[in-house]
Amino acid sequence: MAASNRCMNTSCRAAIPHDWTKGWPLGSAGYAHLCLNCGSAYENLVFCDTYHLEETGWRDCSFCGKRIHCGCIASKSMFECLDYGGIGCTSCVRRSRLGVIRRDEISNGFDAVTVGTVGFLPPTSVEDQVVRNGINEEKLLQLCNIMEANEPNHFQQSQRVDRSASPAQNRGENLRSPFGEVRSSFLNMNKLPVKCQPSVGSLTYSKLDTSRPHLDLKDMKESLSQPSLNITLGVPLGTPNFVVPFSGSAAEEDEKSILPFQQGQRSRPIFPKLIKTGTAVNSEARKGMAPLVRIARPPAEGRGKNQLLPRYWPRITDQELEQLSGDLNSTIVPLFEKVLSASDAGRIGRLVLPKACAEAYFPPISQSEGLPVRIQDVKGNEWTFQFRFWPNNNSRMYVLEGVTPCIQSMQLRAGDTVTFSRIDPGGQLVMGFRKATNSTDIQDAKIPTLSNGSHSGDASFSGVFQNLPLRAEGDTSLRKSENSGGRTNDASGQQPVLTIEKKGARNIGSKNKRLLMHSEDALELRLTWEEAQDLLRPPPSANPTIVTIDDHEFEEYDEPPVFGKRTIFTVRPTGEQKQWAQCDDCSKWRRLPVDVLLPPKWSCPDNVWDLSRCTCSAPEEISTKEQDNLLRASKDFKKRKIAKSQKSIQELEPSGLDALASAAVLGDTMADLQESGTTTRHPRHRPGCTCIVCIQPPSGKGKHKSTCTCNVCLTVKRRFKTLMLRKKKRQSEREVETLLKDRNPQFDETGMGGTLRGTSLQTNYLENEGSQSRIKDEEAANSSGQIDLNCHPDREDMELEGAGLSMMSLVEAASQPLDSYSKQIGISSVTNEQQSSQPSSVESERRLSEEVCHGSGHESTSDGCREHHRD
DNA sequence: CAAGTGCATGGTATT
DNA sequence: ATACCATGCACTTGT
Repeated sequence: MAASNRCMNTSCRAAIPHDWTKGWPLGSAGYAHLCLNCGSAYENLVFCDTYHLEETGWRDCSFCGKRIHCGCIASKSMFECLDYGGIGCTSCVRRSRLGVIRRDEISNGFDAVTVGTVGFLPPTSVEDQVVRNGINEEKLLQLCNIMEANEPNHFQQSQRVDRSASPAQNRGENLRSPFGEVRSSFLNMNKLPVKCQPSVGSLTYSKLDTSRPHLDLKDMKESLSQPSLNITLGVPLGTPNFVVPFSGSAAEEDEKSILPFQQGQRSRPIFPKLIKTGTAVNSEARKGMAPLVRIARPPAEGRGKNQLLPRYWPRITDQELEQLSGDLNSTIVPLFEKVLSASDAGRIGRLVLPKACAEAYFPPISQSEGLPVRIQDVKGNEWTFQFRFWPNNNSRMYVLEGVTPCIQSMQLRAGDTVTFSRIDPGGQLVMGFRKATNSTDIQDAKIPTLSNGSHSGDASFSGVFQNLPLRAEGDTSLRKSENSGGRTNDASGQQPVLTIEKKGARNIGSKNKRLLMHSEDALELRLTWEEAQDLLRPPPSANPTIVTIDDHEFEEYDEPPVFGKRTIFTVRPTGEQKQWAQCDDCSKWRRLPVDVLLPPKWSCPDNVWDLSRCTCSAPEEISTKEQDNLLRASKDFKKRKIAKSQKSIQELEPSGLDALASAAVLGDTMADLQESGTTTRHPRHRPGCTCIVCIQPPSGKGKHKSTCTCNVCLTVKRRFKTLMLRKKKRQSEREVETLLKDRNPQFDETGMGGTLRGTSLQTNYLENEGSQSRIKDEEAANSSGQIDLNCHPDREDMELEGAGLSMMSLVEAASQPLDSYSKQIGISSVTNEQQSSQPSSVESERRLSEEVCHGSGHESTSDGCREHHRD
């Protein structure tokens, strides 16, 4: 197993050499994911996150003194479980438990080697201490009593008991063991400590059952290699415990004739959290408490070869439980859940099922066509989906087809979660759902993830940014919203209360890292970014330094730009432009000169352009209706802008929406798409911009000297060097080519030569293709006296650093014919009449490209050229 | 032309 | 390195 994970405890970060799927062979402890360094148990952390326990922190392990950090220490769910007083880290606790196992099993004739597969940690004296502890013996007996009362002989019976038990009985059981429902959930596994009940955390040990047949080595290994037994995950004090016997799947019902222990052998020792719907009765007792979210390891049954990934572990609230089953005597077995992807929730009507889940909980299918499966929803509707698979990479990809009506009926969208449960007895599959909440984790929150579902439009950019949580919200809210999500969309048909927050941050799921963004969202986002660009203003205390480079003046500011107040521009039919701004205080619209840039805060008294309206008491110039028109006009303007941009994008980069979105998120400006023209005004850069203007130190007034080493000058020099060296390189290549041609006239006409040449030229072209446009741009910019400052100085060929050419000499050289320059810098071999007569390097580029195109018969090259020339 | 279907591909998580 | 799975895309079928 690779140590691929690190402890999430920031103070620890130790490698956790475990398998996240299978975890440690910690059947007893149930903490599949332990950091042996700090004792953090991640299954519990998940649980704690869900319960949002208020206290987290550090304690010292009573056994080893190691510092323990766990989010659920407040609940003492992990460590105050042995009544020893104090806290024990999971490592020690686990060791102590394993010690019991070892002892028990050895005493029962189990092969010590078998036990050794579990006891990966050597027993310590602590173990003996634990084993000798009378409390354990007592609890052992207690457990045994409970077990025997409910499942006198074997597991199968326990199942029946559980299923047939009246709610009252169940409650009684729960009451009898309020802090530690102990149930032998698996044949022979009752030899293991089966539960660490979080509320009080009493560790209880089962009594040895010598009357039962022993498992063979293989079975035992398999059993013990499973990470989780029936651990009740975080049931707070006073809440009913889950009853967790084994529950066979519908398919396995047929196997009841099999001896119980055989079934046990076949079973996998992760057990379903059979949840008596009777627990709903007890929900009264929780009035006033936040609803429970139960995270249960799903039943590992059926044909599933793989353990479910934690992200598919079902979380279920009591309300959902109540929803799922109206029959108090039935038992809900949460199987798994899945966050809907865009394609799941889309119109295709295919819901991709996690492979492990499909194989574990759905009927076996051998044909790709699969089988129809009937699944009930929370409203009681029964849906029939086609459960099938596609071959995929020597594997299978399972899908439920025809889910669209169901998804629509539940008003589900990408990011929402569907849960699959089973009602026992009967094995009826039930499909529940949970609407996405705004309590995305911080990772999600960092990215304005928009759903691209049908509702994408409602996730407006502003919504996203205004409402994105800047930090992860408390899990209390998570719990509440999750619950409310479940409730507001329940069978009552209540419309979900869509808060802005809800729109703003959809939980797309941890697996889905792709930026789901509808094209319009992307445009909206980009345009909004551009708008933001438009709002950038010089810093308030701006006193720009004017820097002149190549006859162009640049304003330099010491401070980064700030966002100015948003204004609206209107254009009258006469062509007259107006700018309107809204007063921060009275919200009245005031007309401003078109070229005015407002500071972030602006109110009527700042209206120096219209003294008759420089107070908030002054009436507005326009009526309410006109205001509406104003806003509408602004919207129209924006729409046109979007349309225009869309067109531009289609022309420029047909499939670049993702890049566009990314660029928008990252803040890349697309100067060529910007509505406003290019400008040399420096403040049109975002804060933190690392462009050459923004990073340069404030320099003196006036022109830069030729010896100036400021970033601007250095970059200009560097670019010039790059340009010249590229020319040199190209010319050398042409020279070689000419030489070859001269030596072998049929070179470009016959097989090998032609191929070679074609390849060479193609390579040459391709090599230069990317740079050509850039060079062209640069050259064009140079020729028109403009310098592109929006690039990072490091982007250019750094190997040219230190070439020792002065800027002035480069500028001079640039104005010379190329061959003169070449001679000057020592390129003596470049003697091409075309080159010498080239009026400009742009022309040189073009000719070179043409030559390449015509010289090579390669299709793609020609195409490339055509495209290039079209550009 | 739209919708449906089946497979392929590539990103990401897990081993 | 591998498996999973979200989604793209080509092809087929339906309207």
